[in-house]
Amino acid sequence: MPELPEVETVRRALERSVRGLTIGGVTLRRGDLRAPFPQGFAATLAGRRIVAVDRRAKYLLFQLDEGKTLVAHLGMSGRFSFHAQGAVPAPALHDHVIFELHGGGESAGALFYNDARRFGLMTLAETASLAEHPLFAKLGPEPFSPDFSVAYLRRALEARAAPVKPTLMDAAVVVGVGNIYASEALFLARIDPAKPARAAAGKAEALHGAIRQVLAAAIESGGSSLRDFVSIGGETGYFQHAFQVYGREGEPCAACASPLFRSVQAGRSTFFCKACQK
DNA sequence: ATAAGCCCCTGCTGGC
DNA sequence: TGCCAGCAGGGGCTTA
Repeated sequence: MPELPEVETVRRALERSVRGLTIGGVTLRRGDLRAPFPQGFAATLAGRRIVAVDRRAKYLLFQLDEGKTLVAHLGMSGRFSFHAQGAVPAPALHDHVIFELHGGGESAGALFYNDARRFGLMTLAETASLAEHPLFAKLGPEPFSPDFSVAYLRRALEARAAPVKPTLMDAAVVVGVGNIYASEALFLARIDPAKPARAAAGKAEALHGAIRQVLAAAIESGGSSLRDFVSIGGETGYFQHAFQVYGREGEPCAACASPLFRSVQAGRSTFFCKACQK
């Protein structure tokens, strides 16, 4: 159930657990997740060494030797868990992919991918042309990159008539801002989520800072709550992050104590303070 | 071109 | 206690 902070936390855990290991057998326990696994998926991966684990938007990128990248998206319910040799469990319900890994001595084991809802995705891509891949070609900047500047955000907001909240969630504008952090950032910037994006452009600087602040705080929080992700098999893959507005309908606003509201925008829940956010 | 709606799938919760 | 509607943090596709 990841937004960018959890994906980043998973990435860091994978770097520690599987970087440098070589993929042996790959077991597909079904033919598809959100989309079918590509032809030759397991055969292509067999024998490849994991050189690095990177991230673009909410996609995990397992950089492999020989120029290939394993692209993985967790969807809403996807989880990776690493199990050391000798402690590899029998496959359980919704364990869809199992990567056998071998490397230096004790580091061998198996990486499991579990995804109850199967909104996740795995595919293969050429590392050299990753940016042109259909999944990535139209993505906006990473929120912590220099490309995501105040001026850029202001221009993007000015160009849109849609409400500012779904605009923030549009990956063509900026990647990694999901439903929770869109609400959180708008609260922090004191912007009404229903306000047209172009009308919120005047608060671009505050919003830019708020987006970075909520994401950075969540990464820090996720990093600490997931420190033992690898050794305990991924069962703690949730944030214990204190949200200011998300999921707090009816509770008092942390700033003004008036009750928080819930609305629905583009089919998703929005939480906000009517008094603070204009 | 932008924007809204629909859909994929399973699990959990809350109300009756 | 059981049942069922509604909802869930993503995102791509279709429709207007």
